[in-house]
Amino acid sequence: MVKVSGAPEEIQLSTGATCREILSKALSGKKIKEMVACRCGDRLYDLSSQVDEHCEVMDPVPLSSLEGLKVLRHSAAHIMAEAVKALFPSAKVTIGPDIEHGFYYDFDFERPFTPEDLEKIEARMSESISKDLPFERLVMSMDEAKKVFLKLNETYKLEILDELEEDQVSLYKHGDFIDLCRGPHLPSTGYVKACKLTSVAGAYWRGDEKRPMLQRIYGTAFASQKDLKKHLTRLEEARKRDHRKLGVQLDLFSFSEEAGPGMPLFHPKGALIRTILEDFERKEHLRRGYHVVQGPQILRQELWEKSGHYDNYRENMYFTQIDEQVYGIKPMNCLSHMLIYKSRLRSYRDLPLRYFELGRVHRHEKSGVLHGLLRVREFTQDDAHILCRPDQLQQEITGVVNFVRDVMGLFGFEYVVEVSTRPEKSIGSGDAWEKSTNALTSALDALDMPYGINPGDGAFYGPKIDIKLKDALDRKWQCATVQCDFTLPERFDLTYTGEDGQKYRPVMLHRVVLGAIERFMGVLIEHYGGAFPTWLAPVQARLMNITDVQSHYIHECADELRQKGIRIEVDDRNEKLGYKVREAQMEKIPYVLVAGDQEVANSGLNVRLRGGRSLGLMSIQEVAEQIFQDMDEPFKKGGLSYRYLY
RNA sequence: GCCGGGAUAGCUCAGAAGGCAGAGCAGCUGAUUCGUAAUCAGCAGGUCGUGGGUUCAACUCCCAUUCCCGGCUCCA
Repeated sequence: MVKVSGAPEEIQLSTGATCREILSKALSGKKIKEMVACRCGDRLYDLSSQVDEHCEVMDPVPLSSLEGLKVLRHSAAHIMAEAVKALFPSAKVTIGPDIEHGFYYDFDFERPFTPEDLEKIEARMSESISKDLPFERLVMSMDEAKKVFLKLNETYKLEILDELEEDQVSLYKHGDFIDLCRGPHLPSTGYVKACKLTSVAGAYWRGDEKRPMLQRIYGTAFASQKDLKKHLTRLEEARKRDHRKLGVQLDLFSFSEEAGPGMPLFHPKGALIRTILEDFERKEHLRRGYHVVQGPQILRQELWEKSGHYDNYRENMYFTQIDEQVYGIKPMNCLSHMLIYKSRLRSYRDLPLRYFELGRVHRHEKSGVLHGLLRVREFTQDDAHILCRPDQLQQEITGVVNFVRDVMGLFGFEYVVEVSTRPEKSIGSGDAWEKSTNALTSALDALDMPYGINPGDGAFYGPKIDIKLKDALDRKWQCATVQCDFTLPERFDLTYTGEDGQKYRPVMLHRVVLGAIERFMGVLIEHYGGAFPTWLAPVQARLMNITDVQSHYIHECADELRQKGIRIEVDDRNEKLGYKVREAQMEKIPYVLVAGDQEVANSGLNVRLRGGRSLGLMSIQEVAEQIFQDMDEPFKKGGLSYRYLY
């Protein structure tokens, strides 16, 4: 007997019955047409598959569900591969999964695919779709499958088969195209109502730099043209939030070919935003028991050799030589912090020591990875190293995670938390790894923060928690991170004297909260679409007159507000009010303050909020209070408190 | 670093069989003194990313190179 979710009665399961047959007993014909697959337990089946006799509950997967959409996209990848093979028979197929917003398929082909090729492929796909070809699942032995792909000369598929351990594998066929695949697939190609190929890109086979570079064709597919259109519109909207675009529009920062790639130049408004962020951070760190420290920008090469950076990180470092002495420009801040620790004897009573530095680092990132402010070669980390006793580790991690959570809440970020565990190439005892990994996960558990595990993705010196934020186009960027380190305290022979007078080794945590100020600003710009909250907005209010008559008055008002610490600009140009308001709106300034004859007569200002809402006439004092209240608002929720005033 | 695609005025973008380089916005000047998303007119603005080559002639064709964009790999 099998229960179909959403159907009233259990259904007799006869041997060999297909999912479709079961569904047809439980659902109406119209309903069945909406279904593209079936879930039994944690496995997905094609509608044409035979139901596993152990299956108790069967969940039909509708096309409208996320899972259904994934099935559709994966099928679209097959349709694309079919089209490519039809048009370019010498291309070899590799893999083609569905991804977050579509799908891709990697091919090995002797020449690059051009945009014109994509058009042809798309047209050939439409043909296949309009024929509504059924997807057939073929189950065969490993040997049979190998014969099939040997005959087709699909060497990559043979390589995949060699690595599989199953006795039987499944192949999927639609039209003349056959592919090794776990499935499931749509009943037929006609379910793909909207499909678009978006780009071609190089991708290493198996993601390995040393293996051949394949050509990846990206595409997206939907069950209706409407959905596709919606997706494309959303994409267009997201592109408008791109921090690189907003950076120019709002005059926040720029890059110069002359200065060098990945070297950001912060213009007055961008620099002011980061000044506020940094000021907030310094104060918040002091409040949480950190010490602000500062180390040199360049340190002797020998020190980098001692720390292991020279062996493990040299390729990413800049060096400079003066008087026969080679110096490494710091890519990380930990060395100085260790030297500060070592500058005197430490007692168990001194710990934990939390050294905080807004440390500017240089890393020679590969040229192809630079990306606006999100990946640069010079950046400032809100870095800290916590040196503590092993018994304090758990508590310190909790403190950091709590800190991160408070700060992310302040900005209203949604984030992904990942715990990375011991990699193959690593140092330290199994016991130490286990203890510190547990310390990381239990801190997250205690704070009720859900997280995923990245097995084997930890640093070679210890496990870590990564907190990732998404940009406008849903790409994930690592910002906050907490990393355990057993190695550096040892390499630098850091010790503290215990209660018993013996020497002990402290444990070290590397951690950042915002990560890199540059990257964080990039993500922040996209998060707010350039409309910064009042506490961060470089210009909080713009004052404007209606005619020259009020010019003197608005300058007086501006002085008064500026004295109170509000960041204000005056627009007294001889332009129509609508023109000036429009500009202020486009610059995303939170407040527009207008003075005409009426306001002068009442010694007040007319207040307009970003977005158009009007608060009417207010006195200067009321305006200031309104702005302060607005500045304080985001901090109230998290129990924090901060104001940047000048 | 690798694969592919780009680079035309400060910005957004047209255009060009190899034959004097175009618009809107921004800028400047003048007029207009205006009530919550664009007042009008005029002016100026370019070695067509950079360096070589082919040619009577190159922004256009060829080679090299820099930077940018989308991915891969790597990472805050």
